[in-house]
Amino acid sequence: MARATVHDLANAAGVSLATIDRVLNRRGGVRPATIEKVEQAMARLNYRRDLAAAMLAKQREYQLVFLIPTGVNTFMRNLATEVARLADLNAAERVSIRVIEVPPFDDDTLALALNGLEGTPLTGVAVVATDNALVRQAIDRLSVRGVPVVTLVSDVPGSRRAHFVGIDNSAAGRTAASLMGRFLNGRKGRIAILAGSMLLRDHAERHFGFERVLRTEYPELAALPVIEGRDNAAVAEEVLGALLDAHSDIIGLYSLGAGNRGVIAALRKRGLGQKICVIAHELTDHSREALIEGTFDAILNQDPGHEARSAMRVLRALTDGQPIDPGQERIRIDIYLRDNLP
Amino acid sequence: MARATVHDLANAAGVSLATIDRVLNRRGGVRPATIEKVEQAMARLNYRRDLAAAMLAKQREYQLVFLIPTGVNTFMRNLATEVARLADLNAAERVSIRVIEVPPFDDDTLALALNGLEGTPLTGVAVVATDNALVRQAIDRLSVRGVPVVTLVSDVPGSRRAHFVGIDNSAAGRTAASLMGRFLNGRKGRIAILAGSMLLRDHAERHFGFERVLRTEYPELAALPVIEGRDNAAVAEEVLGALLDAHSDIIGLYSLGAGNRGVIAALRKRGLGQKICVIAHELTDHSREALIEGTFDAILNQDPGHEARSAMRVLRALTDGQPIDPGQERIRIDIYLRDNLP
DNA sequence: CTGAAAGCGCTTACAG
DNA sequence: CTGAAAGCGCTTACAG
Repeated sequence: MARATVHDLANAAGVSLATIDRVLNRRGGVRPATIEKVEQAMARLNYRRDLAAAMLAKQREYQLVFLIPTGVNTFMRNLATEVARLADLNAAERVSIRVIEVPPFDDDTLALALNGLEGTPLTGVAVVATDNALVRQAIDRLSVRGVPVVTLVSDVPGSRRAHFVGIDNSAAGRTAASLMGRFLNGRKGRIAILAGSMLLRDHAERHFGFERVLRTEYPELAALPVIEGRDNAAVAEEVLGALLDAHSDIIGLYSLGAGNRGVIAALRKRGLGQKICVIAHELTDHSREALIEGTFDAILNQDPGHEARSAMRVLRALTDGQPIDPGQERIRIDIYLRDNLP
Repeated sequence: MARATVHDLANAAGVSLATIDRVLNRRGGVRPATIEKVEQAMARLNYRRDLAAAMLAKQREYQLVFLIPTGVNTFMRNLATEVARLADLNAAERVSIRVIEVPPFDDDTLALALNGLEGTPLTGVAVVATDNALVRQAIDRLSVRGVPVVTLVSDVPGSRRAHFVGIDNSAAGRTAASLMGRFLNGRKGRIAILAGSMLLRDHAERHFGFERVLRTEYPELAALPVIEGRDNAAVAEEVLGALLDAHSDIIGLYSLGAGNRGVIAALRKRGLGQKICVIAHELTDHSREALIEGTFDAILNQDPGHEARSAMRVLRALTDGQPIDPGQERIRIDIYLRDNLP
C-alpha cells in the first residue's frame, strides 16, 4: 500500500487538512483531544511527511551570505571557490548564496560588513570571523534579529553564533606536536613556529595545543617564540629566513598559518628542505608539491568543500528548525603524508 | 522579482507547459525551432528549476538495499547502524532503505542474496562485496537490468558496479608503512602483519601498499608473512599470540583487518603494548582506548557514517541522472593519533 | 478551536 | 510535434 498522506490522516482522524497541518507543525490552537486523535492516526498509518511537498507549499527561499577574507591566501581562495560551486549546485533547491569578500586582519571593516547586512533579505550568515568586540557585537545583533550566524574556520566563542564550522584547532596543534615529536624521535633541538597572526583565534589555538604537547611530552624539543608571517608568502619568507639564519640548531618547523610558498622558498634557499622536520597547514598546490618531494613531512588540512557544504546545511537546518547531525557536521583534521594524498 | 516558473517560460516562449517540460527534460519529439525558443526564454528569464516541485510531481520513490556482513565485527555493526539512522532521517525524502545482513566470507550466499533481489521493487543496491566470480555475475545482472549497484568498503573492479564507496586501500597500506617507518625511525627488526583474510580485496590491497613502501623505503624493517585472524577477536588473539611467541624481534605490527580486541589482548598478555609500534584500522571503542593508553600508535579509519551517506547520495544521483560530486564522495583515510580523536 | 478552498511549480497521461 | 487539464502532498490565508 502507498504511503499515507495528509488526506488519509484527515479521513482517519475525522478532521480537516488544516487541523492536520496544525498538529504536524505544532502550531498550537488545537484541542488536546483533537491532537490525540491525529497522533493516533499518524501512528496507525505510519505517516511520514513528504519534505518536497512541504518545501513547495511553503515557498521557502534561503538567502545566505558568506563573508570570506580576500587576498592571496590560497586556502581562502579555495574556500570562496567552493562556496561559489555550492551556490550553483543548490540553485534548484531554492538556496541563493552571496559571497562578500572582506580584507583580512581588519576587525572594523568586517564588523561594518556584518552590520551592513541589515537591509537585505537574509536567512543566514556564515563568516570567517576575527575574535573582536565589534565583530562579536555585529554577530550578536544579527542573531538577536533572528538571522542565524555560523562562524567558519575561526570561531568567536563568546558570541551568539549558532554553530562553528571548522576544525578543533587546539587538537590540530596537539597533533602537529605529536607528529613532530615522533618523527624527530628523541633528537634534541629547537622548533620554529610560524603563525599568520597571533590575533587570529585559530592560529592562537593551534599554537596553544602545539606548545602544550611539546612541553609535556617532548621536553628535548624547545620551541622558539612564535614569529608572524601575516599569512603572506613574502613576509613569511623574510621572517622565517631571519630566524633560520639566527639559529643553526632548528630541527623542526610548525607552520600553522598560510604563506606556504614563502616557507618553502626560505627552506630551499638554505638547503634545509630535507633537514628540518616541517609540519604545515592546508593542502594547496604548493604544499602538496613540497610534501611529495620531502620539504614538508606532513600537512594538516581542513577541507574547504566540506566546510562550505556544512555551513550551508547547518544554516538551512537552523532556519527550518531541523536537527543537526553532529557526526556529519564535524570537520575533521585531515593528516596528509605523501602516501595518502588525494 | 520572483524567480521564473515553467508558466513564465511557457508565456515567454509562446508554447504550452508540456512542451516546456519536454525541452527541460530533453524528452525529444520537439521541433528544433521550438527548442530554441524555449532555451532563449530560459536564458532571458534566468530560469532555475525547482527540485522540490519536480520531486513531488514525479512521485519518485527510492528503494535502496544495503547488503552488509553480519557477525561480531564492530566496524560492520557500526556501518549497519549508520545505514539504519540514514533510513530514518531520509524517510521524508521518499527514500526507503532495507538492510540485508549476510554471513561474512561467504561468496555463494552473497551471490544468492544479490540474485534474490530480482523480484523486489528496487532502485539501487549498495553491497559490501567479496571479489568473486559469482558475486561479480550477480552485480552485473542487476546493473544490466538497470539497477545501479555501488560497492561499499571493498571494491569489485571487474564488475559493472557504477561506483565504489570506500577508501583507497593501497594508499591506506602505504600510509601505515610510512607512519611505521617514521615512528620506528631507523630501528631494525621484524614487522608482523595481521589481516582478516587475504581473500578480501580491501585487505589484500592494504597489504600490497604496506609491503611496497616498507620494502622500498624502510629496508631495515622486515615484514613477516601475513597471518589471518578472520576478523574475529578470538582467532586474531591466537594467531598473533603464536607469532609473537615465535619471534622475539618483532618491533612493529600492522593490523589491517578487524579483530582489534584480540590484538589488544595478545599484546597486553605479553606486556608488549608499549614496546611494539602498532598501527591498526577502524576507530571503535576498543581501538580508541588502546590508542589513548598507548598500546596502539595510530589508527587508520574510514567513517561509516560518510560511507552510508555517500552510497545513498550516489545511488540517488544515479537514478536521477544527476552528476556526482567527486570531492564530496571521496572517502578519506582518517589518521587518528591520541591527539585528534573525535 | 476548526474547516473549505486555493495554490506552490512541476510532470503526466491523454487527445489531437 | 503540441496542448489543456489534472494531480503530486503539503501549507496558507480566510471565514466561521
